[in-house]
Amino acid sequence: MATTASNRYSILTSSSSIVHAEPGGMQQATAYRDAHTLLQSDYTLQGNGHPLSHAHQWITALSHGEGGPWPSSPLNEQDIKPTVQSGREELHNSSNLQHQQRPPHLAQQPHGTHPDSRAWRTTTAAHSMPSMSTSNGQSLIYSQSGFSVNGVIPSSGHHHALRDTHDDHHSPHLSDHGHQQSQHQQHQGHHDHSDEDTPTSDDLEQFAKQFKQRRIKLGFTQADVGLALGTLYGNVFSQTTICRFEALQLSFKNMCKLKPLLNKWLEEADSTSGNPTSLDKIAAQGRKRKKRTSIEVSVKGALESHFLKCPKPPAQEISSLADSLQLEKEVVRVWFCNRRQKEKRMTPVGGLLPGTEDVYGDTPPHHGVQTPVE
DNA sequence: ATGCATGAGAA
DNA sequence: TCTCATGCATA
Repeated sequence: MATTASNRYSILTSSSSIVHAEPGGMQQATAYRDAHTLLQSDYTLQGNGHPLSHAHQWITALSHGEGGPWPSSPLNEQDIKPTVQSGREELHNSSNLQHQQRPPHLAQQPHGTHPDSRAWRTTTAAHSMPSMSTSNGQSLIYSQSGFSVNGVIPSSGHHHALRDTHDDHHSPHLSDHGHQQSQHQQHQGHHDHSDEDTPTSDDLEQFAKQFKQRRIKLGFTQADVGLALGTLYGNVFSQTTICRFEALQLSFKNMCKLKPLLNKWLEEADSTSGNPTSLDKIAAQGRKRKKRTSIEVSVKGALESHFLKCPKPPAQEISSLADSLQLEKEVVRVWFCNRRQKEKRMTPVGGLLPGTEDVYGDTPPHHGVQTPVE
């Protein structure tokens, strides 16, 4: 049974005073959920120690509805295409609220074209490709046609092999360019640049590996790094994120975003290796989050089966499924969301049944590149 | 290291 | 509602 699932989030943390209780360490306390907001601009590493008092999740939730204090996070960078560099980003900026100044290499894309994270192994070729502009004037040159694990991409001939085959994916305009350009473009032979242009999957892989090694050598934990990022650049990340970065369990896009930050940290840590880097600890304030529901293996199996048949079950199906499994609908819904997300990651999802991979039109990127890290 | 969860933004 | 980035809590 689910554990304390029914336990609704009890928000009892009415005391916001505890916040600044930390002795001189309040700067890092800032970026909690705020990191989200600043994330976009963070690439620029403005380094300003935005004095936002750690706005917590719940707090954020309360305010985001009516246009709170924060400028709705301009999540434009979501479309950092590893490929596109040609000018074509101005046609959509209308939707951007106030994107500051992001590095040119992080060219953004019209939201219509799902950036997608599966550009994994396929990035490089993109650069070489002439900006193919469609009649719209929007050149959608992204090469996410698939994570060519071995350099082979399944979606070259078809339209879009990336997203699901349901309904929300492919943009109509780009579905007819019938040819993706990035099929077998392993890498032009460069994979050592630090943070110049858009890294390739190989670059990221390399970097992640190297990063981890150095990190360990320097004696830092993943948590330390995440914290340090906050101290140094104002963007705190959790141990989880650092871990996932090292394990390449983030989307390509996400990896690209984090890489510069981590790279910077590496340099910092490296140069200052020897001095006591004040790594303050920001204690997690009492945020009441729903108790993690523990789904039994048998139930998981059932969910798994359904997922294979239908990775995106309609609400009604989720309801009935939840009912039959004796789970809250929300739990089931989230489970599917997370499951889908996992499939999009580069690393294999683990319990993948053989022969039942891309039933949903998604190609599981399981190529065993992942290093068995320690 | 990973499972379940939250929330902003896009469809 | 979904996706996507991210993280608390836990195995």
